[in-house]
Amino acid sequence: MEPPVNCQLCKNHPNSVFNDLSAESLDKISKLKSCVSFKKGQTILQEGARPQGVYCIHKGKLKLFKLGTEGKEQIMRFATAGDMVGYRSILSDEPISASISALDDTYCCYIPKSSFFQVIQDNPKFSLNVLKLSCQELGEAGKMITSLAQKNVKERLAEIFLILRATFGEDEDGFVDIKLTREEIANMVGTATESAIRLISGLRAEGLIETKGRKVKIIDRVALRSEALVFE
Amino acid sequence: MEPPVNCQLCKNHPNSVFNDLSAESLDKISKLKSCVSFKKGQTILQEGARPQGVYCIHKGKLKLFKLGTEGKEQIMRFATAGDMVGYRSILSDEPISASISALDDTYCCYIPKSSFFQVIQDNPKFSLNVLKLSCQELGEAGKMITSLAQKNVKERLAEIFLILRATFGEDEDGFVDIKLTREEIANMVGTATESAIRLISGLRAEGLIETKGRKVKIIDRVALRSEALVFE
DNA sequence: CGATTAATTGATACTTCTCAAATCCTGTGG
DNA sequence: CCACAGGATTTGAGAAGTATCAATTAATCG
Repeated sequence: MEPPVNCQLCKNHPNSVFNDLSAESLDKISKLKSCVSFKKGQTILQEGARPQGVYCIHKGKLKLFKLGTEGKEQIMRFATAGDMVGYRSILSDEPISASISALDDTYCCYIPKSSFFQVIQDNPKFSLNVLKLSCQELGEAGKMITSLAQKNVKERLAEIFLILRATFGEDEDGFVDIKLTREEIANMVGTATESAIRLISGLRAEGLIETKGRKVKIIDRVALRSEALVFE
Repeated sequence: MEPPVNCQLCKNHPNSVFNDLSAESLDKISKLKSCVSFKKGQTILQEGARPQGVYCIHKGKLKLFKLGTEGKEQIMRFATAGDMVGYRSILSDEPISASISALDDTYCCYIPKSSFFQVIQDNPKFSLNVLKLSCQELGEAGKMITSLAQKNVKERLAEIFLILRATFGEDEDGFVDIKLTREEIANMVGTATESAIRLISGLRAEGLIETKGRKVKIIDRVALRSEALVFE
């Protein structure tokens, strides 16, 4: 499923940060962008690199992670169809703060830096949208910081399952529509793989979730929210 | 030390995000802004509120924190002269994600939301600066997440002292120019107050830092960086 | 269908938290 | 300026939470 040549025809368009662009600007982007595809597991960018453009995901899923002590991954967030990655580095003029790799076979549109800046300058509304996006992500990061600092591993694990469901939705069988290894789950939660496994078993035993290989189904959302100390 | 009536005369101007504004826009802001002062310890905004403008600090220090489980504070960051707070909420159109209180007697300029948006729209360069600022903060937040997830308490504590020195500088005696209670330090590091105290004693015993009441002096910066696992 | 990687479980060690008690310090009122 | 009350800091002991290492079983991919 290659992305269309023109961004106006893109099915992700309504959900993306590009949705307020004028037809004219979209045409401009369409002409300047290129398409790139990544195989499952492939690295798109390495932490510390200087990306020369932003990627807009057309199909597939990416994970963004930092390498911490002893090469352990800390997964910062995921990105899926319609999401844009790489913009933080470009706009702050800093090296990229997280590595990006593909969880699935993924197609992206690649918009070179110069075109991206041009569109920002020509479209105050788009500029404001990007600003809004980065501020929202800043809010999410803040929540993550508080969780890591104050919740225990089981609470964070429960929280992550809720976040995953909100991010990726459910498949036809009611499972959260993402496959992650236990290690990746641990790397989101910020714990050891074995600890994550034990606590997943715990949540399963309590009937809050069900698992089938690398798929997770949320059985008792209310109890899971309570376990995660989510009150909103 | 009240802020000047006109922003062009503000001593913080060169370091602030406003530094690229045209004289004309600065005049406009100067006319629309108002001055507010806060006593030490006073709360400026509460988490969940909807600020109606942004604050630019003229003098003093603020702390931004979220309340986690059982009312425990998680300090997200500090802000000092020249820094702007409240913009994240306004730009993302979300409730404010952290409470803000004054660590010192503080003077701020208050720029109403509408004026702030107007200046953003009139000044692409300023808009880009704000964008850059939020992306930089996003990078900082990412580092904090990795630290919390992967470093132990002693490593994070060492890191915090380095961050404090970089943020607040040193006074005439070489102490980091900020007074924080042990509890506040613990609330930055994400640990119990008693744990922070024990580890501070440890760093002191190892000769990496010196303390005098609520002031801290960094004695062996290199060793402290190594303790904090900071490599850059 | 192997070979390799992932998941699970157990045992143990280490880190961190909590509670309690003692001492110290700071800001305030006289 | 000094004494004092109340909060802050410090230390100890024990409990709880997590990590680590090792061994086994299960799942996945070519």
